[in-house]
Amino acid sequence: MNLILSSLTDEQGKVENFLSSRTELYNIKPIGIGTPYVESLSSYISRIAEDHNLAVSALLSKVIAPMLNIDYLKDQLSQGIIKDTSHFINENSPVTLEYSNALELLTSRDDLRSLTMLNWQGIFSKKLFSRYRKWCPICLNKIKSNSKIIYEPLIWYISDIKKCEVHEVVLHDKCSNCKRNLPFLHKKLMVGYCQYCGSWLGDNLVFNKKNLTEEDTFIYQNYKELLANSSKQSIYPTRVFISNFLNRLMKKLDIRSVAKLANILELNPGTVNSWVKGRRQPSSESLLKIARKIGLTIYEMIYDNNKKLVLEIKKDSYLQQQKSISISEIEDRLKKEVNSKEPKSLNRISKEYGFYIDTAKRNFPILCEKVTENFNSYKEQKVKKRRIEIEEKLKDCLSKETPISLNQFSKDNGITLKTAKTVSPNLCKKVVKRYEEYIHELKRQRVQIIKREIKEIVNTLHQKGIYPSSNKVQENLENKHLFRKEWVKQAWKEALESLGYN
DNA sequence: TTCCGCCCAGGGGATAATAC
DNA sequence: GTATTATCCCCTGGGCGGAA
Repeated sequence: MNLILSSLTDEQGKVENFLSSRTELYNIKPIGIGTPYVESLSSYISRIAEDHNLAVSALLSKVIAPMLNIDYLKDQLSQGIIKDTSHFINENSPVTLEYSNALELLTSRDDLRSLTMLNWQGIFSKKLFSRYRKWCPICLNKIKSNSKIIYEPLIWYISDIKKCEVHEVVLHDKCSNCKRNLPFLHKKLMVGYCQYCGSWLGDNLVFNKKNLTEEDTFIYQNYKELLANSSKQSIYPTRVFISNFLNRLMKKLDIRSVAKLANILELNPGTVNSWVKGRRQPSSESLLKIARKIGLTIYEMIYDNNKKLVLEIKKDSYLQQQKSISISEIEDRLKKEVNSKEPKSLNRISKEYGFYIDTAKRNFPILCEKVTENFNSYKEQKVKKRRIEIEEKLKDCLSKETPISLNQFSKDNGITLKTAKTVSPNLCKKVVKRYEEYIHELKRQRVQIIKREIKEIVNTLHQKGIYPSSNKVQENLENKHLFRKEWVKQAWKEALESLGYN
């Protein structure tokens, strides 16, 4: 008996052990791991939801949210608030880490961070990704026609990637049907489709074809290498990488000063210095510039220490010019620049002609002062001109028939909100106020239409001999959820009262 | 859900001060 | 004479709370 009991207990233990080791979600394999066209985490989430017959909203709020550790994220997601953090999902932020950790636990996979840029967080500062989904319609159609699993690769979402490498068309970022930008996460997210109107994203057959330039190809090469190798390394670069790399580079090339390095890289000395000392991180754009200049890719900069550098140092570079200019030549240059229609700063002139500011100031103090004075006044005029330009655009916006928000003005004209507000706070306030009034008016008109509609429905039902109950009226309304609003209930009551109902 | 206002962080460039 | 660094300014973009 004891033996039977013990064997039963053992069996039960095995079952419990089996049950406890099961994962909540199927272990679905991400597409393209180890290749440049690896799937994005948001695309994976969409596919996971579909395979489990779950809405993305339910997957996020009921399954993923409880696994998160960041409180505000957990709270927001449980309440169904997705948009606030959705643009971080595929990049290299703490939010990305939270999502990938949660999904790794839920699926029992250990490779989901490769669907994001988490492994390369040491070399990239922020702003690596676009804010919305981007896609190549031709690629999507090809995947669909070949009956392959539809997915959206991570590489499409990188800001520096503007075109499709295969079809050389500009990547789309707006649904061709509803004209909306599509955030990475949404309660109705579905790869290949618009989350708002449900349109197939390969439908737009108007393509903006632009051949890939040499620079585009280089950018592609860099990101493709990083994405393909994202899951293959055991060590990844940290925040000190760029500082260490530049110091190694200086040693290798026997460059003794940061200024010389900056000159070779054709970058600002102060900026390069801040990277060398580890005070700042270069942007992805600057990183690509450095890589291009020294003839390596970013991946080679990190992992291939012995690769030969192909440096193209311009023969007419600033340092080589410096030794040749005489005092009289400095005077000539300064005199020429004093009368220039486009004044330059003394700093720029000294760099262009290859002399030191101190030398010029010591020998020609009055000329130098005049140069600086001209430059400052030129700068002021330029700022003034820009101000007038922005003010004109704001006035133009105010004169248009349909008011737009200040945000829309900023997007349409490529002027940041801050700049617009600094230049003309009053005009900006007018734009905001006008738009507010416009929205109020639209709302007022909408309310009138709905009230009229309710009255008509009540009358029609009454004439047919049917009691116009709230349910009956709701059935006939276009928007079935309107009765949640107090003023709609009131309008219905008034309509009833006018017909003699109590 | 969208927009707005405010605050903050960080990158990049120009320049003056300082160090060697 | 030359190189480095501190500081300022400009710009962009994210975070957050509030209002509609």
